Amino acid sequence: MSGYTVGQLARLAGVTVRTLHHYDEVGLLSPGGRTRAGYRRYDDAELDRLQQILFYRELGFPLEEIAAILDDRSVSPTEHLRRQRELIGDRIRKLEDLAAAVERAMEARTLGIQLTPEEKFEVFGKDYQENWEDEAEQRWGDTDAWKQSQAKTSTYTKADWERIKAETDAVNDALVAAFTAGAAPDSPEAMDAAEQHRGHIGLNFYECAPQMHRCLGDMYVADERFTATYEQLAPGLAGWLRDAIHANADRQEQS
Amino acid sequence: MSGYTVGQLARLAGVTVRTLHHYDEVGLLSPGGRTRAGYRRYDDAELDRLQQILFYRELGFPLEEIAAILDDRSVSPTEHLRRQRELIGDRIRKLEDLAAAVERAMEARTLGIQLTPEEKFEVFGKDYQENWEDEAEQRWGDTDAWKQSQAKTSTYTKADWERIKAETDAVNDALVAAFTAGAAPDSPEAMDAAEQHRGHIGLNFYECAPQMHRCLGDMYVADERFTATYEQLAPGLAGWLRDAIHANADRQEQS
DNA sequence: CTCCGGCCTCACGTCGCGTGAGGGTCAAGC
DNA sequence: GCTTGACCCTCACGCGACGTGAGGCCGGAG
Repeated sequence: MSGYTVGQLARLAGVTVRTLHHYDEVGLLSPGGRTRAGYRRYDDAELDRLQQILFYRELGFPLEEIAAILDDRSVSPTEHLRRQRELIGDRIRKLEDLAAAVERAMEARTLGIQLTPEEKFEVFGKDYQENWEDEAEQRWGDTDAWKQSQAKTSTYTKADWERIKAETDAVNDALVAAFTAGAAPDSPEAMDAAEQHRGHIGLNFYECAPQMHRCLGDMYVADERFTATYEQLAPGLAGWLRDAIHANADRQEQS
Repeated sequence: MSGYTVGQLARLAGVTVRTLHHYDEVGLLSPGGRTRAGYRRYDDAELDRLQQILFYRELGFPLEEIAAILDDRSVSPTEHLRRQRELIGDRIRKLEDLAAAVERAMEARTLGIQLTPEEKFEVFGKDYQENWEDEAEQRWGDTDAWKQSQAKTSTYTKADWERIKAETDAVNDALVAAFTAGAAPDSPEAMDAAEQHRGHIGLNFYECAPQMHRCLGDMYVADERFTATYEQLAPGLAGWLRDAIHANADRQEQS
């Protein structure tokens, strides 16, 4: 029968032996039994329980409360999982608010605006999940403002469009050719194709220094929408292109 | 000249008086001065510092480390904000991993599948906050943005992508809302939405300075593959977004 | 039979405060 | 001028969730 010693379980779960001892002491997680020598023996049930414990701990619950939650027999395991998901969602939402506050702070900083003391701290004030409903109302309330659409046309004409499309296709063809030929991302052909790509952008859209080109390359693998377009041309192309762009950027900067 | 007593500052920041006393004791946040009677007097500088402290504390940093971080004069306030955003992103990512693990557990449960012990705990293994100094050095020591992005995106999981997709949707919703409401590209709403878009990229992919953002905006109208995604959301959105991005970039640089 | 790694039980230390105890301060109202 | 009540001060001990040894007992490999 599978059983674990403290050390084994600790390693598995990424906690210390002392932590397991502590959980035993406070009755949060007692071993299923002991060997004659007094060694703690944990088995699968305890392993599962420990997993649950760590979930709730990660979410900041005190051990005593965790014990209460887990020992509540009226809550099914599935229900636990649902709860955990919700709690994680709450926590993420709070962090996103924090991120938004940081964003505001940056904005205020670059604009030289002074935030009021209240504004500076309001994000810390919201305790856990108090006003979910108010927030939702506020968020959806704005929806009323969705009224009419009025399109502003792009500054590009259809002719420009056609030309750019043709050029883009040509550049992409070159990329695909080099890629499918098995050229390494740091091979001359790959770097040349990347440079062509850079030139295409610089010619048609905006100045694209190697450094900026790198960012673009990263975005091709990082932003799924863009990744998709390249992966459609050839599976693996997005990552390869990024590497090629980087190699080329390095080369360009060597001078 | 505005000054706060402990109680006032405590109420503002949503912490207890004792906490402020403690921060004074350990030298993390000392009042600007004292009254004759020995009352602590805090002013705006301390208020700002407290805000920073709470940010880092929220992210789980020990007080001593927070002091070290904040007292590092080689880090500009703007840099702090960037770091904080990074850290929040990390934290969110970790929680998403947790959520994914919960998801897997639910799935396994309904399917009656047994997960291996390793699978059960692997999500707890990554000590996201492990070693600030080393990581910070690795992450920010090299100013090249691409290394960040590479390190960041290579660790993305499916859950991350789901989150990013959700975030992207939210950002796009905001854009569509402003656009269909008839807001001009250089209206505050449009620029705010554009800034949100920029923040989204910065949080998830790589640092996206206004100049870089301009490039992206141009590409949205210039490259049909990317244009399509926006035109699908609302006809005319791509061009409008480009203009909004430019207007916002101009605004951001005005300082 | 002896190592060496792992296990055991105390038991004290740490971090970030909470929670009084005992006492001074200050603006308001009687 | 005096009281009242809210607020401030400084100790100082307590607590949760472990960390960190100290000192000693298994158990399998050589």
